[in-house]
Amino acid sequence: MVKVTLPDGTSKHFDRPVTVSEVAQAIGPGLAKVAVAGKVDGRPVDLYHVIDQDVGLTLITGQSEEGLEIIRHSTSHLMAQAVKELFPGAQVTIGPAVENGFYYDFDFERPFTIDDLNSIEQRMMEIVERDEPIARREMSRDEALVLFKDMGEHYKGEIINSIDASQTLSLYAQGDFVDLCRGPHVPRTGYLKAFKLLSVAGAYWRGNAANKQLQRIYGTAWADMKGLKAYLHLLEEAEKRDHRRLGKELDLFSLQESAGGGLVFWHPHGARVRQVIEHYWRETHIQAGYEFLYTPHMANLELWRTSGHVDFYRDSMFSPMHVDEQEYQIRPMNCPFHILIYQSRMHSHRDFPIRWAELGTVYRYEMSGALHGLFRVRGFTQDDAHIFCREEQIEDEITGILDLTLATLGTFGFKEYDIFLSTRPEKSVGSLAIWEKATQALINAIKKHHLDFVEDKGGGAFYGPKIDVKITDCLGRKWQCSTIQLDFNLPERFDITYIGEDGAKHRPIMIHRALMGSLERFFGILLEHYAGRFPLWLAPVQAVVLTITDAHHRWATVVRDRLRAAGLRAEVDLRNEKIGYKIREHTLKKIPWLLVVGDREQEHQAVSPRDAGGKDLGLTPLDTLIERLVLQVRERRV
RNA sequence: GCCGAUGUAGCUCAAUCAGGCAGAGCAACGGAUUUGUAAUCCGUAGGCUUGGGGUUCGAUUCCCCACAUCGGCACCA
Repeated sequence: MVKVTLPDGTSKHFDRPVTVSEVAQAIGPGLAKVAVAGKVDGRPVDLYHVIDQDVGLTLITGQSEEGLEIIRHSTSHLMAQAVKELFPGAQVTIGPAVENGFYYDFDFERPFTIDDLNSIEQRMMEIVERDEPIARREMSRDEALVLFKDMGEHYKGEIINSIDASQTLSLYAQGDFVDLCRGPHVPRTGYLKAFKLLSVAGAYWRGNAANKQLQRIYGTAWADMKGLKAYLHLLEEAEKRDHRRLGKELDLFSLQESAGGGLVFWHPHGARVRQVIEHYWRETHIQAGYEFLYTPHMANLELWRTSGHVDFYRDSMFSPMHVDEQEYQIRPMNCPFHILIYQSRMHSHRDFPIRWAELGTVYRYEMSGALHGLFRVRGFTQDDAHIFCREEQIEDEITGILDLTLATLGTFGFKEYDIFLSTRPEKSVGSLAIWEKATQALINAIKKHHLDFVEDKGGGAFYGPKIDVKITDCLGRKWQCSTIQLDFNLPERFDITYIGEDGAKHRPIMIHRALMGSLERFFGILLEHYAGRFPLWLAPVQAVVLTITDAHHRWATVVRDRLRAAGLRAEVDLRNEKIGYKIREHTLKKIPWLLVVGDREQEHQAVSPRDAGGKDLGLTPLDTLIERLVLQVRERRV
């Protein structure tokens, strides 16, 4: 007698050992049809798994994340089988499920081409047609080693040798294809219905650049065609809101081949958005008690020796340049400069906290393959600040920074955060006591905001603990922008001090922090988040006045001037074109407000506004509209 | 940096496979049209085919190098 308890608390009784699949069948044929695997007492198993004692069982279907992961993993095996059938010389390595899909790495004598991808996909479908069973088999290490060696699969042997000896090895076979795998898998290839191969790329064996580069094929897989289609649609949507594409379409910025990679050119409209962001930044920082600095973009290399960057940051710095008999370094960071200003005079404990902010442009050497639009560049501007304070002030300062961070991110429309706290790594500077005290201060500050956080134990930099804040954009993607970093190292290296109440010299605490991180990157994130449709307060052009005929030029120009006088960014389109043409053009440019002006409007000192949603609001007095827009801008409505 | 792909007019793309005067749409410019909520018509101009080298009678096309971009990997205090 076998008793199987289901998640809802009910149980099924069988008078003989049963497979997971049979239990599913007993619950209902509908469930049996969609189940891809099961979980016996929390352990994932195949549908073929035999239950011979009392257990708890959960059936996994393609509807759940777990089920999808199994489908994706099985699809990666399906792909490997297809590759082996088509290219017997290819060696298989690893092929896991990843977010939204899977990949499999192969060692093959030549790179796979797009045509190969097509034929592999074709062959995958054939194997699905064959509906081959996928069978699990357990095996001893030695047997498995011999088996894979005979098959010429050397990477598998390497994997087996790296697996803990106490573990039983399981193999999955479908047709002639055998793979070392923990499983579980769907029971037959016929279960895999919705997949598509997406791309091929090089990837290092075991993720190590010193190892051989393999051929990685990426694909996506879903429980059904509906899921696949929805995902492919999402990919298209993401492509449409790609900031590189929008940057060009909306004429916001460019990267210039003749200037070199990773260097950003802000065009007038992009620059306007940036100015609005910077203006907001200045305003909030004044309110938060910051003062502003401007410092140079380069300095004597000796400074970077003192700071230690030459030792531990060299790989990210551009080569120094020779000036007179000296070497100069373009700056990868702003902090040493702020320290120099600190050092320019004596400081008392009464000066603290000192909060110095700078929109500091820095240049970092990024490897050519790492460059990516505005997200990864070689020159960028940080909304940087450094706080000098005493130990007792850390908690208040961090609290204040978190206030400012959340207010800033929220204003730009990001309301979902993930907070990470990184603590002391093995190799670190500063006393254990200060680390402990500071870390606790960070935790307290986070708790004051009633926020959850993930602790990355030992994940901090050697010179201090830190808090990172990740935001989630409207496509659910996460971006790290804000970082608050304590530094016990630089004050030491530069030997900066303050005079305490006791009249003696003490070492101040230094906090680095950036809220948006890099303005370039943040702008790119905003652009994708809003798909180029900036909220009114950020939009480079907030309204365009459109005339019906030449007869309305005068009133249209007055309207534009009145809008401008009210502080709005307005343009006028006097071209001799049909109104539909003008509407289309400015709609494509994602202008939030289009103000149509014809006889009626001119007569009534009015406009006919069309909002960002394409809605025609009808004849509206100009004053009413201006009031409305000004309010929206003032509130920074998103 | 590594693997692969790509680079043609301001933009989006043809022509490249198989070497033989480089094309289209949009944008720009000129003209006509004076128009009411997502494209009015006609015309004109626009190119060192990313840069450098090579093969060839002849190179956008084939080969080599560089640069940039794209997809990944690695990197990313």
